[in-house]
Amino acid sequence: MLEFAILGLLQEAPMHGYELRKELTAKLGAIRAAISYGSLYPTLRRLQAAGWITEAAETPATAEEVPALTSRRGRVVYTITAEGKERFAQLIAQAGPETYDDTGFGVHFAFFARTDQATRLRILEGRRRKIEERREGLRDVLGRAAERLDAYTLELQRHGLDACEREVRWLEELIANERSGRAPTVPQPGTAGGRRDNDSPPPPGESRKERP
Amino acid sequence: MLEFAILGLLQEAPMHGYELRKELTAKLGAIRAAISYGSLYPTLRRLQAAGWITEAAETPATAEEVPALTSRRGRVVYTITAEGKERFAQLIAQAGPETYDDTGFGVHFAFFARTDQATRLRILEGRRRKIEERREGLRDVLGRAAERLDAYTLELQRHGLDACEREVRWLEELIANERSGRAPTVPQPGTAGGRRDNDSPPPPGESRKERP
DNA sequence: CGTGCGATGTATCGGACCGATACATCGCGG
DNA sequence: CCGCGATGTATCGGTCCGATACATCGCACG
Repeated sequence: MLEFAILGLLQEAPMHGYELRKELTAKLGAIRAAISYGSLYPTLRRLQAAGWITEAAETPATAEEVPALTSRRGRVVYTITAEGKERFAQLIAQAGPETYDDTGFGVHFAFFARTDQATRLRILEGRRRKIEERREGLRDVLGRAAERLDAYTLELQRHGLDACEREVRWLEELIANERSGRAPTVPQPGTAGGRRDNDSPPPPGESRKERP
Repeated sequence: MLEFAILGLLQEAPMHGYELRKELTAKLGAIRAAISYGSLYPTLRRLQAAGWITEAAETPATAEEVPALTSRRGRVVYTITAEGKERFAQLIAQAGPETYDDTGFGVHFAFFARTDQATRLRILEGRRRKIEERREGLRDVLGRAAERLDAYTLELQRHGLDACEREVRWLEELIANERSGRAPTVPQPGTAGGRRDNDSPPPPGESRKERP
């Protein structure tokens, strides 16, 4: 999962570890708390060993002046390679059942702008099925086994069930939207129409400007 | 976390691994998918080594008859010890910040029937604070950094933000309920009053009948 | 003027947990 | 009688987390 996210992020721009973590946290804030360095650095090492990324000690801009002295432990900037981009594409194409658990789905969804429409649809539907199954499981427990459970546990299940139903509805809207052609944004029930037109449709491929 | 859950469950009745996993899955279904045996068995081993539980090969009821022959790989039944119960109580009392992340909170909540009211309140409030922080983070990203993110990522954040707001409200109700004395159940907006009286108030201590 | 503290930055280690896999028994329907 | 799905115990490799360590930089406060 981390591998996927890193490969995805580095396609926007080369970065060093700290920055990578911050971007990751911003992009996946809805999904998971914050990536630990205890995962990040080993993974970077792994990716580099595999040839998906390259590591380069930072050159001080116009270089040469201020040579050593305090030997400046420079930041290490990581850049994705051509093989890395290939790998990322391959990871998207595979998109198996692991992709449908909470974290896996979230991470993949966060990179939907780099995912083709057919795969987006496949992932959304896989996720929906998975959540529907969880929902059924919860309904069963709340129905059949209710008297075996204490009130707190039941309340927990109810809350979980509610979240499932809500997510299924969300996914339905996203799927409908996806099928109808464009725009990821779910129409907000409160806002009538709202201005929308020249903004959203991001047909696959590259998404954001590179260097400011 | 697993340690806590096992200790909690075994207080209801002795069980063998398979059963334990099923009960765990039922009780925590709203929180996490299903405990892996790859975690369960090593943890059981650990708990036994620490003396929190004891392990006993199943005795075939009236014993003795049908001695060996096919040597029957018996089920291993685990029973909690006095030290184990102490340990569980201690884990509840500690209830630190780790208790407020998604999984940690869920597991603790599932055993609220065995938790004293003061601790319940403390955990609920800690959780609320944590979710509020996450919510603020998401609002920030959706406000300040919105133009840097693609439409899918934004939609993900919106959905996450929504879930946060919803959970905060849920927690508010639980906290209010808790303060007002009794009954974990959040009053359902649809159902007026509903019958409720002699059923809910589970003042701490033991909760369910033991052997049917 | 220094000094301490919070942000930036890289890195490791032990431990928790997962997913795949292996293997054995039991009861039931075809 | 044979297979197959449920029951049941167990291990192995790998991912990821939390705590910890350490170094540099800029700035606010005494």
